[in-house]
Amino acid sequence: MDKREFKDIVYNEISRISKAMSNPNRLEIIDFIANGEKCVEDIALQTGISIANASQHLQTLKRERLVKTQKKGVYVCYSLASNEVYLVWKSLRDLTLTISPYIQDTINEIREYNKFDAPITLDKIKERNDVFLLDVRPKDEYDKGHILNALSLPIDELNDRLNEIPKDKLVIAYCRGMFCSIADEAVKILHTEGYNAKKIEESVLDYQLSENDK
Amino acid sequence: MDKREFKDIVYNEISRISKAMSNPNRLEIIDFIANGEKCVEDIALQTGISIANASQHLQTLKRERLVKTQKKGVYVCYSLASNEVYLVWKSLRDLTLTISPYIQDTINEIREYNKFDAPITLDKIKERNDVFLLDVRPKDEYDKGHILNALSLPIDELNDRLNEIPKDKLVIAYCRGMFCSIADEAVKILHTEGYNAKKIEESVLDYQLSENDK
DNA sequence: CAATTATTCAATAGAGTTATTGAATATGAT
DNA sequence: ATCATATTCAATAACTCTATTGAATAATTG
Repeated sequence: MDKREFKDIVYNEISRISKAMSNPNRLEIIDFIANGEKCVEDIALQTGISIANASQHLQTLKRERLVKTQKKGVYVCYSLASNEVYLVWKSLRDLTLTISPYIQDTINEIREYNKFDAPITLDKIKERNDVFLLDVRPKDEYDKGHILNALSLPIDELNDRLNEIPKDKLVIAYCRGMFCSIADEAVKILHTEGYNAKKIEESVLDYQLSENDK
Repeated sequence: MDKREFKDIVYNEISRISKAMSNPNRLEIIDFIANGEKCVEDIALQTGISIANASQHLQTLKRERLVKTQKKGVYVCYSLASNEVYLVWKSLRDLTLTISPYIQDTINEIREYNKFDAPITLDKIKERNDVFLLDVRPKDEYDKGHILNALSLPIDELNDRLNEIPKDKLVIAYCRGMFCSIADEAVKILHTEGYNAKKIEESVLDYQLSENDK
């Protein structure tokens, strides 16, 4: 095997992985199942595509070993094959946020339209002990992994369980990450109830991976 | 703009960047110009594709803002737009190395065939003071950035400048990274000349980015 | 200004990607 | 076993990507 053959194989193999990640639906699937394993129908519902189409995208991800499956009765549950998959997604996301004016404009537009506060970052609240962390995702996602000391309070139960939230603290809500709107909704509810509330944009995996670096 | 519209824009925008990086030739171009700006012809020669084809790939990268250009007389020099671009490439490369058996087999095969020693890592030689670091890339790439304390000794000049290398140290050669063979050739020459030599697989940007994290 | 060289543009054919449709398969419940 | 449900498979049409070709443009040299 000469140099050229070797390089052809190597760059081709890496591009296969990149191709598997270069479709908007598949990126959304990766971002979604990073919160815990999901069955095909859930994934189809979340991303707004047909089940057959979701299945097809999942096959593509599986063929390239980016996701793994676990059969649970009649359901097939898909989850990320490893944290490295999320790391690629994260670096891609962060790069796009810095180089695409269109994505920046879109995010600013939606923030202004909804009159959202600028989100706070996890780093800034770490040393403070006057904050109360809220995981507003569904309970099963919390169980698969959550930020240290966060309370699981799924958005659907928020109105009924407000008594669990201290009025004298800064309430910090988080959800599936920066493109998920659940924490925004939670903050909206909390504001109308008189709480001092903000969201962070980090997902659980963003948090766990930054903890790993230390 | 509703949630779905927002997500469609965001994931679509990120997939555009991913698409721009999901072609073997373009990945090789990114890996290559990470060592310093290069003109279209150099890039075509390095990757073994036609000039028109290289130009077309470079347009694609430029359209997505992954590379920047600088006109130098009749030449157009392309370089990476930012280190974040390299970070995506690096995470993609590292992921593929862990999940693709084919790429692992290919690398092992070429190592066995050439009877290469297992490469040493930069971390392991950092504290040692009995090593002598050699940058065997062309001089202009060394000038654009190199590993601290390395001597620039382009592979073409190696045979004529052996007197600059101390016989009593472990000689460590590096080149453009793990898919580049220049350091392998250098080690081969050094072995026949009686030196104790090894290569490291890190590129200059791998080194600089790992230094940044500290 | 004409010639030379580096790069880009435009058109195109062949290959690959994607959403849709409806059928096929597989699991668990009745 | 039969039925309902979850998932996958297969075929397809519309669309996109890529390498090639040769022409066009732009900067430099004689």
